Amino acid sequence: MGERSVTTRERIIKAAVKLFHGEGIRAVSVDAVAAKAGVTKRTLYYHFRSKDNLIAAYLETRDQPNLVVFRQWFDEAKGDVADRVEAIFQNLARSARHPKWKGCGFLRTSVELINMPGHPAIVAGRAHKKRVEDWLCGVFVEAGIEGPDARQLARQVILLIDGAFSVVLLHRDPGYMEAAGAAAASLVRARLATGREKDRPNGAPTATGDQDSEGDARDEDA
Amino acid sequence: MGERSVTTRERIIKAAVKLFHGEGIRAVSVDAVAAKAGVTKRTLYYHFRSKDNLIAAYLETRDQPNLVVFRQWFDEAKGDVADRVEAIFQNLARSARHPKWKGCGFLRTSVELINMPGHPAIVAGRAHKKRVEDWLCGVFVEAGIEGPDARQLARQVILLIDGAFSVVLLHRDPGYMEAAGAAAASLVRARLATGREKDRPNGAPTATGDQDSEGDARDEDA
DNA sequence: CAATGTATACCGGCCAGTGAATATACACAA
DNA sequence: TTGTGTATATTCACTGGCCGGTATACATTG
Repeated sequence: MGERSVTTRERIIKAAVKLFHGEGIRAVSVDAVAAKAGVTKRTLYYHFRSKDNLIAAYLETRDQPNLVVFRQWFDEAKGDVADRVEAIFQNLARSARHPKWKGCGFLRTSVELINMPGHPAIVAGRAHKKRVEDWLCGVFVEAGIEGPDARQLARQVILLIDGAFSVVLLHRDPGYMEAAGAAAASLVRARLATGREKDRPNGAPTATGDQDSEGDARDEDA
Repeated sequence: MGERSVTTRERIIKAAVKLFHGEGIRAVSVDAVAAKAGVTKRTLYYHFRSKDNLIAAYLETRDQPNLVVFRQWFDEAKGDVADRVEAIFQNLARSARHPKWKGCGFLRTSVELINMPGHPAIVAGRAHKKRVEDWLCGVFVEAGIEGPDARQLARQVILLIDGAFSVVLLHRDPGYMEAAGAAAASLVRARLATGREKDRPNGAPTATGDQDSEGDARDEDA
């Protein structure tokens, strides 16, 4: 594995991210990715066994950054857990206002590959969503919510996030993102309230919150 | 327009519904639809100007039935508005347990045609979702919730429904559908409670509820 | 030289859409 | 009743193009 090969491989992945995320997996040909990467198709096939392989690489690239952005948005927000969760939606709404915003690549890929349940890209999508859910679950547990309730709540917030991705993509109206945020905050507060009856009067310890925003989660695009 | 032509046209649409919904729009060729309909491709192009046209026809076919099923599930459920809304999710969960369940055709089509915002199929999808939202909004207004609050609540329930469609399709776990139902019920109850302070003690008049279930909303498939 | 990486050129197959001709059905005249 | 015209409905055969993937050869570098 020479140094130069890594560069070429990364250039191909970068092109794949832009095109696959921007136009969809089935709408983009391998030739198009190769062209955008400034590489012959044969070179692309030297670095990736198949198009499916390249698709998986594209999503694996997005996993970590997406999760980091979520954490960042949560950490830098002010207020209690409910406020911080709602802040995620507000940031998502800001991203969605960019005309090139294309929703969630994991969700969209799972739709495009609906009849290939074992496809590595689907597996990657499931893992990513689970990772976000687990992080949220941990956040809620730290806020004093019982394990099973925290899990259920995390799932409900995930449902609202992914619902917002889908609905905003359809209607192109970020207002839905804010409605989802309000719903999430309401659910978190309700859960916090039921727990508070046997716990101390204040639900969550206030976290830090200093990092700068920007990152936008709108996945590449020129 | 002879009688026979209507039959052929309907046969083509029926085949299109099965294939497009079952495998996705881009994954299914016009030849495949024609073959499934027992018709030459040229005949198909006699009845539909283009594939895009056929896609639109497929979704227009699904609009009314889907809405009717939702209403039915709501009407035949017992309990208050929150219970009835939750019943929608329970029925959806039952549908999602069928192995051939493929989520929401409108949502999936909007993903597959992401860069064609004016496409008739996208327009049909928006209209359908709005219709469901408007119906829910009316339901909430009848239950005594103020106009703007009812609208917001309807949007939040839609977000949970569409989120559940997406997430269950990804994870293949109908448990998310039930979590979404619980979230929806919780949101409805919270809204009912805030209104009840100035209204009468009981939020919703109990509706009828007599028709038989079954219908499954899992869109065709052999 | 041998391993790695890149390029040209090509393949079989599928895909959306079409041209030209034909079959069917009904309207109306002889 | 038969014949003819016209609109509808359907078929076969085809095209130009793109698509995923490959055979082969050439370059660069240790």
